[in-house]
Amino acid sequence: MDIFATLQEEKGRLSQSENRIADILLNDFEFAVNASIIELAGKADVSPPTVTRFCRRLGCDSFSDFKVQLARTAYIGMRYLKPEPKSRETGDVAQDIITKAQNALFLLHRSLDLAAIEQAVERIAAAEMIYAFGSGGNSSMIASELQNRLFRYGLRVTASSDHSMQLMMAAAARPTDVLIGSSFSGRNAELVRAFTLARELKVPTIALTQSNSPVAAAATITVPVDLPEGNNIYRPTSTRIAYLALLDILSSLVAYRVQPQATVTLRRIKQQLVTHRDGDDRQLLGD
Amino acid sequence: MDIFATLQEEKGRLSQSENRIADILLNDFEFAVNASIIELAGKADVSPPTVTRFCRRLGCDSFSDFKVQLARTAYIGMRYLKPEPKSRETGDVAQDIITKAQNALFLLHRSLDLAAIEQAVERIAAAEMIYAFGSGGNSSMIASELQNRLFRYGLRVTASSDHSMQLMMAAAARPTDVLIGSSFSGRNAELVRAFTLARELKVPTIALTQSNSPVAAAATITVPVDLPEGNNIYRPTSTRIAYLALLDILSSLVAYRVQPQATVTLRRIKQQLVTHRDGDDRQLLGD
DNA sequence: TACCTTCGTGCAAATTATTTTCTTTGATCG
DNA sequence: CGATCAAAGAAAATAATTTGCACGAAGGTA
Repeated sequence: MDIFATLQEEKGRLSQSENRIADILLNDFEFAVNASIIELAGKADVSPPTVTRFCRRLGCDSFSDFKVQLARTAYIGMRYLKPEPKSRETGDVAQDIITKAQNALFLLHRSLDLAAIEQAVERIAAAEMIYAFGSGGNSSMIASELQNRLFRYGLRVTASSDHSMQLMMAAAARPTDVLIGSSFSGRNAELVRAFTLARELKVPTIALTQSNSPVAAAATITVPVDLPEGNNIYRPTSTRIAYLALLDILSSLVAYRVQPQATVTLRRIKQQLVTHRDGDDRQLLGD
Repeated sequence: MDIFATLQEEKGRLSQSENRIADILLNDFEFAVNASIIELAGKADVSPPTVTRFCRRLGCDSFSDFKVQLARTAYIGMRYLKPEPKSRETGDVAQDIITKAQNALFLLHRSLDLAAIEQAVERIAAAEMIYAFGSGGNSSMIASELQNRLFRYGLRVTASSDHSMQLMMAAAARPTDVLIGSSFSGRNAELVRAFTLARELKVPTIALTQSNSPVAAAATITVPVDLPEGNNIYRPTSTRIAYLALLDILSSLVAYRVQPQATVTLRRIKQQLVTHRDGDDRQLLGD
């Protein structure tokens, strides 16, 4: 549990003075991590004891404990407040991208809907056949990644980024199968159509998408991914990274669920690689 | 610049007492972030002033500044020292994956070879045709991602995960083209073959791979990615995420390099999407 | 060898920061 | 209109941190 999440929760119950402290944290955060309790109190126009009480309220043992927590969270969490990178120098661009990616992971983690994930995992692990759908570059990568992950555990899975195929596959699917669709925007009309068809046929569907979107509305289970998008059009979206991490989470959990089967299949795949390549078994499963 | 990097650099020049402090940071780091200067001094068997001097030496203003820096870096950087996750509970698995991913990004950032990246960007931006190669699930994703990114900037690019095709394409390539190959393991023999052929034909090659590997040796320019791999076979590798971030860095820099062209192409693609879909132009470029 | 310099170190004092305790203020409610 | 209570500050107490100074060891120089 991080400080900012707690702050969010407590927000309503804070007093005037405490709110002023909270504002400083949120707005002039760099100042806050470096300030002493006296400086912070001064800036917020409150007395030091009030700051101590504020820290305790947020679940910290002391002011210094609070500062440590703050510094930890903030390294990742607050960076997205920063404007665009300073320059187009290689180092700056690199730093910007890494920071944004870390931040996307941070936000994903904070907003994960564990219950939805569990439901999704349940379905996937139990499915007789898995169809992974996604189109348009980003989501099609997610779909094929799903295939790439799940087949290793001995599951039957196919991926498609072709709308017509998706519709036909949805029509061919059975209630014991599952259909997983990814849409970053949540407004992929063709995916909605496939999901709607699946619903008519009682085929369960799982959406990896923005909540409150048409795609989410059409799915049986929605695993929501709500992240702010950057606005630099040259910049590939860091959201992809969050989706990929979500995929990792889903597939790891599925793997645990189907473990005996997975172990056998993985071993067999590894064997293939080792015998057909240079015999070094430290090799990854799939280059 | 983070504390641990500085520590690494100064390591040799530290005195006995200072070394004892450094050891505690490295070994019992959780203690160190939470301890007061007195506790830390006590544990290291030195006097508090020595700790203050140690902090100054590492470039911090004061002990509290030092603690903030420490907390910041460590949140990400030290996590990989932790053993496997506590359980298979959804929340723990999620946290473990997110942490590992963040950590992979952190390590990538720290070890980035900016000069190599610049060379690679130069080549890619100037190439008449770009061939992206990678096989085996992970690297084939990287190859198609490269295509997915670069075509948007109006560059001519094709991706292949098929070894025979890769060889044929390498044979067809010209010295004004460039060939980019990804291999997580660095030991993809077929990729080495394609690179070797390219070298004979004077076609420049860029490897995204482990340094000191056969693939790296065969390439004109190597952008090294050296990350430790986890050993949980069920767990998809977080290295993929680092590769993806590296791709983002490369392609952003390429975009800046070919900017006028890129702007036109991106606009055209966006137009397509908007007119053919629901007219909402906040949509991403590619779902 | 004796002397000097430099560096690392700890001690104690001085300074500064933080927490605790006590008190005031002002709001709410019977 | 008092009683009660929460919020917040003042002052005091405590704790943490830094500074100044002195000592001693290591190494260099006459």
